[in-house]
Amino acid sequence: MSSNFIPDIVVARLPRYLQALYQMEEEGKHSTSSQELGDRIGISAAQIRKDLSHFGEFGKQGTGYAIPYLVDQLQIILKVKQVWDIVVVGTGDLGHAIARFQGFANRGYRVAMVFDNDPRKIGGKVGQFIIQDMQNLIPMVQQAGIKIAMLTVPPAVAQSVAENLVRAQVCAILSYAPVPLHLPAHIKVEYIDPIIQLQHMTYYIG
Amino acid sequence: MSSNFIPDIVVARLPRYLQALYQMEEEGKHSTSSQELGDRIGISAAQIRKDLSHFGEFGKQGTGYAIPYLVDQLQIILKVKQVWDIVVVGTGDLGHAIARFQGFANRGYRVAMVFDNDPRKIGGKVGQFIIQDMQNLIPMVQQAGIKIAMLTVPPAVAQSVAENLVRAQVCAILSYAPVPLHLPAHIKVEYIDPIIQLQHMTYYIG
DNA sequence: CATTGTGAACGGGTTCACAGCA
DNA sequence: TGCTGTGAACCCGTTCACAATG
Repeated sequence: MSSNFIPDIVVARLPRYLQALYQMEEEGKHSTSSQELGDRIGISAAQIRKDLSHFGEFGKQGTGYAIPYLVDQLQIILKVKQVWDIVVVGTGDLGHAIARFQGFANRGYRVAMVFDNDPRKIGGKVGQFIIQDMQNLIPMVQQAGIKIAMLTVPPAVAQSVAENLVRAQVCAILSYAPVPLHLPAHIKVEYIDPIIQLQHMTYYIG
Repeated sequence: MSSNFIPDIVVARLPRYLQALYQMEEEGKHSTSSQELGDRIGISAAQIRKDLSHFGEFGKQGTGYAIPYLVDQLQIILKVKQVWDIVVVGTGDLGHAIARFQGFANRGYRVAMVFDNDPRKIGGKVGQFIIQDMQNLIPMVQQAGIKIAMLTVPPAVAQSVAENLVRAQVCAILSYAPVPLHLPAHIKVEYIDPIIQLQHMTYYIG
């Protein structure tokens, strides 16, 4: 039963389901059950069935889920049957790693442009990309219609760069800068910060 | 009022509070309120007060919180007044970026060792570290008493490398490999996977 | 008077348990 | 028989609202 509003926390779990299903496909499996899938990612079977039920009925009683079909449906739900262009801003070590990362292929994304503001870097290459001047970010990103950005600039400039991305019509930002961004409510922002996660874990050590 | 069990989700927010407080310190601020702190990170003031109340009474009515004191208390709670050694396993682009990352300083962590299994890399340097042979991982990590690992190896070997880390007495693993790890319950595992987060965001785009 | 700490009320996500179906 | 989809029960985290206090 697909209803109107779906809790964000449910949406957040779908990519994990998809990730585990990709893994099963690579292992040559053709079907699975909520139980098996749940064991793999440490989530209860009931949780998975309930989550999926928000979007439709994808399984068969007694049989479970056909993996290719469920993968397909999740790809549609998450809008990753298309390929999204990504702009990477900041070409430090992390920006390099992202620009050269091979794992976006077949997952719905591809890096399309890379920017930096360092004159010594602009015009140089990172992976297959020529580093563009950040001064041209707004027109170039807007022109290209890029909707997703990954941010690997120093924390001191993260907010202002993010604001420029918003001006360029980007609507989702994945930020590696360890500062909270303040942007219009319709912009989706997520953070990757290893220190936050390490501190979370060390609470439990010792 | 500090009680025995504290919800994991509360613990997970503490590093974000600490992060925002560091930022305030850099701005020269000496005190703050639950309201101001909450505005900064997008959390309600009541939530912050309730979270902190699990661990003690750190504020003053009418005044708010003294930033240096609250920082100090959070550092104690999260056990980051000490410096934790980290072992990095895998020296691809991402391993490089982590090994050279300057942001661990003053946050409670420091990279102490770097491993890879590629003979062409072993003995070479990444940042200031000599790349060690993964065959020696268990004795060396155990000998050094390292409790925290960051994992940047290919997904196909992530599970077996993680098991070796557990054998080496590591008890917290921050994995960048896009596969769920199956380890003993007492091991803390967290994941960083940009694809998961991108897919979460693209659900809402369009 | 601003702001904390907190019991109580609330709300929503998770689990339960079972009907239904292959 | 095995497993899904789902309403209902449950549980737990969040918000509310206010007494307490510098």
